[in-house]
Amino acid sequence: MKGHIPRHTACFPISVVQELTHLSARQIRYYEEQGLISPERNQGNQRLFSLADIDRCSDIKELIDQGLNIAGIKTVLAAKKTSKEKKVNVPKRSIPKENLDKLQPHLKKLGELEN
DNA sequence: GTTCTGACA
DNA sequence: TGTCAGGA
Repeated sequence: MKGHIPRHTACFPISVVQELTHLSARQIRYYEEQGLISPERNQGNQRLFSLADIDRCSDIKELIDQGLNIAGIKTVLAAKKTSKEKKVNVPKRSIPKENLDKLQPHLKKLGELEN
C-alpha cells in the first residue's frame, strides 16, 4: 500500500485533531493564536492540519497535562526546534518573567516583615 | 452539519 | 477554558 500521506501535507479538519489529541477545538485555536501551531487554510478559511501539526499538538497536549503554561510550552518547542534530541532542562512550571517582576515588591515586603 | 471569529462568564 | 452568537 502506498496510502502514506506526506507528513507536511495539510489535509485534516480540526475535528480530526480533536479526536487524535484529545484537545478541545477551543484549545487548538487558542494555541494557534499563541503561535504554537501553524495550520494552513482552505478556500473556506477553515484550518487544514498536517500530520506534523497533529504531532505538535500531541506534544502540546502532554506539556499542558504536565502543568506547563503557554510561555513554558513556547520555550520547550523552541528548544525542540533547535536540538532535535539533546535533552533540555525543562522546569516543571515556567513562571512568566512579568509575574516575577510583579513578585519583587512583595518579596521585599515579606523580608521586612520577617525582621 | 461543520468550522470560524469575537466576546463574555 | 467553556460556551454562545452570527456568518460562511
